[in-house]
Amino acid sequence: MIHVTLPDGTVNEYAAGITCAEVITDAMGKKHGCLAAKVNGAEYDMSYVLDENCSVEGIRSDSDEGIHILRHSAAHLLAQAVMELYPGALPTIGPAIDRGFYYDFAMDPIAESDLKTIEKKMKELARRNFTVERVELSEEDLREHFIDNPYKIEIIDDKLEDGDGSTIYKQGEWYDLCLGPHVPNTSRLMFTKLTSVSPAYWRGDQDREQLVRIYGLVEPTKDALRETLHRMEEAKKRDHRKLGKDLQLFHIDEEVGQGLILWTPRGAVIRQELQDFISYHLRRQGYKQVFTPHIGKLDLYRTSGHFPYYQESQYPPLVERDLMNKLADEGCTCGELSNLMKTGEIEGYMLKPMNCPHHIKIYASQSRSYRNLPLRLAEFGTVYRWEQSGEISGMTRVRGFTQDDAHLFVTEDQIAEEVLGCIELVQIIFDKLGMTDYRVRVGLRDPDSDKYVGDPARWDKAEEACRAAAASLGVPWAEEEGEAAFYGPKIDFVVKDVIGREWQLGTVQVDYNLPERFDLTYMGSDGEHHRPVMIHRAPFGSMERFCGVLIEHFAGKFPTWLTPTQCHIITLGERHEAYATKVAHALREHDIRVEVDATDAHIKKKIKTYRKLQPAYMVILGDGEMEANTVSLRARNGDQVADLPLDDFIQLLRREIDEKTSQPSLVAPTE
RNA sequence: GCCACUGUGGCUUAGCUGGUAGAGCAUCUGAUUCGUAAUCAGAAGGUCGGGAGUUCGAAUCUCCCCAGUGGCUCCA
Repeated sequence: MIHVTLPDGTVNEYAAGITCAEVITDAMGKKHGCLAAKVNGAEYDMSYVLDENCSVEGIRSDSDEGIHILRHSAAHLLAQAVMELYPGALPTIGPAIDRGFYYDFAMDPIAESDLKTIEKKMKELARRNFTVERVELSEEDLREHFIDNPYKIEIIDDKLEDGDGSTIYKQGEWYDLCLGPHVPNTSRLMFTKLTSVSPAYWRGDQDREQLVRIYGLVEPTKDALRETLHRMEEAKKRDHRKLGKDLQLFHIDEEVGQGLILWTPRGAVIRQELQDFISYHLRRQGYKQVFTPHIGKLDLYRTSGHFPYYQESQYPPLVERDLMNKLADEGCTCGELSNLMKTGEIEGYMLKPMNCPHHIKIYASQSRSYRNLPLRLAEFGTVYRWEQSGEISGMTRVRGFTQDDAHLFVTEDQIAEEVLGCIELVQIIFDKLGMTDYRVRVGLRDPDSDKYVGDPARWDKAEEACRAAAASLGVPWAEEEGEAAFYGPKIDFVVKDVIGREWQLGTVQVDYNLPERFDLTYMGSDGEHHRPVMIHRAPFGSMERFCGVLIEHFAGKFPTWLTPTQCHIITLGERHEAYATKVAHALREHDIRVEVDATDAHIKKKIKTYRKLQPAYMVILGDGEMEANTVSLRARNGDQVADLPLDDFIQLLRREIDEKTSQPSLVAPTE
């Protein structure tokens, strides 16, 4: 007999050899809703046999662990289906991921339209309710089982110690190399949906085979699946690329170029408001505003180390006219020019890929003393990077963007305090915008790598400063080794977009490298020259990416202070035009952004038209308002307030804007 | 950069196996003056992402290029 401890603390006695499934059914009844079990805290299949005293806890399909197992099992089912439909395909790996699962196959590319067939096959296999069986095999047997699949053999070679066996999971005739655990049978996998297909490289290595990756979703119930799909649909509606068009915030033009944002008037308002907002806080924190040009000589980037290295991620240099002429006279080919660029043997200018070198030159333009430090130079600096064409997306990944950049030149003793100041700034901004759903990543050096420059003792100190700063934020943060820049540790603020992709926004980086390369110094109190440390920081990351994320965050419904049109005035008839003009004028006098439609179109039509642009308020003017010098308001959700005296309205609205209230709130919700 | 898919007037979109494009919204004109999510009528607007080819004839087939979407790689 063995003693099994259940989650509620009770201890039951069973005959040795009992399975997890039997224990859980005994404890929770037949409808236990569990897919697998935890035995002494470790995950096992339901069929796992208990021989000793232990604790057992069921893993329900609606728990995090349960969903993970469900997804992983669905990946197996997918592989089984693909193998039946495409006998020549080779399965490689298929893990559960955040939003579902995928499986990579070595096979000829398939089209999205083929997913339906595969999905149907999966349903059929699920319905046939195969038992999912765990089989332990010796290394020899394993190799025999996967003799036709070099990918599995490679995994065996890499992951298993010589002589060690492992397990396979079988369902019907099909089996896969896997540690498990899995669902007990395939009928648990009825509610799946294949979402997309795309290539992936074997082991994420660009130089290796390209595989076909199929993504899918799985949920424990039909309702849960429907809900998930619905949520995804809703999320799509908030996509900044769609809303950017609907709300007329920005435009990307083929003829201008890929990844180059044209900020239209309405989008420019948002950007400008954000810029003003951050500038205000910068001044309070003692930053000095600077402006620098968009290009710099190649020599500048030779010193910084960006040229000729990293050329492939920059726009090509602007070559000097003399050189061009000379090369043309000599009959130089483009290939030869390209070679010269590679070796760096040309003169010319480069579109700046970052602002630091320019700011460094401002630092170096005077002799500095410790009394001047920290020197904080801020600029909304536009930079250009040659991102790979396939990476470019909306406003979140572009080729030209404006960083809310600043560089702090500090003494070593000032690092901790200044890093803290930087992330406080990030937090002020995020708080004001109600962006609470972000994570903080402290990038530390990889102790096993030698790519990092600088003295290890200084690194320790800087890393500690970053850690302490992150800890003081009061939000979740995680250290990640190997995530540091080669020149210093950093703190990143990462948010997710509507489709779950993560984007790095704000960043604070400590840099020992550039001060060295540019031979920056300051005079210390000891009369000696010392090397300053630089802190790079950009609380938004870039205006483009930040606005993109912000559009999705607010689903286009911006707070009054940010929204492009704060009031859209609508008249009931032509005779109200003069009053509309008067109201618009009064509002503009108070620096409130107003649009007016005084045409004779029906009010229903006007409302329908302008609500798409999500003004904070629609201001409706008719006979009553005109006579009493009042306004009637319509909120975004359709709620209304009638006959608000114009002066009161202006005062209230002005206050709402000045206080940067999170959402328009002058219209009380109606019952 | 890689693979699949997509690309029709400002927006959304019809156009089956090839015979030189239909519609709705928006725009403009006229009528209507009507209190909160589509008033009526008319007009104008596209050669079908760009180029080349096949064909008597291509938005529809082929090739190349450009751009977008999804994902991979990348993001110093």
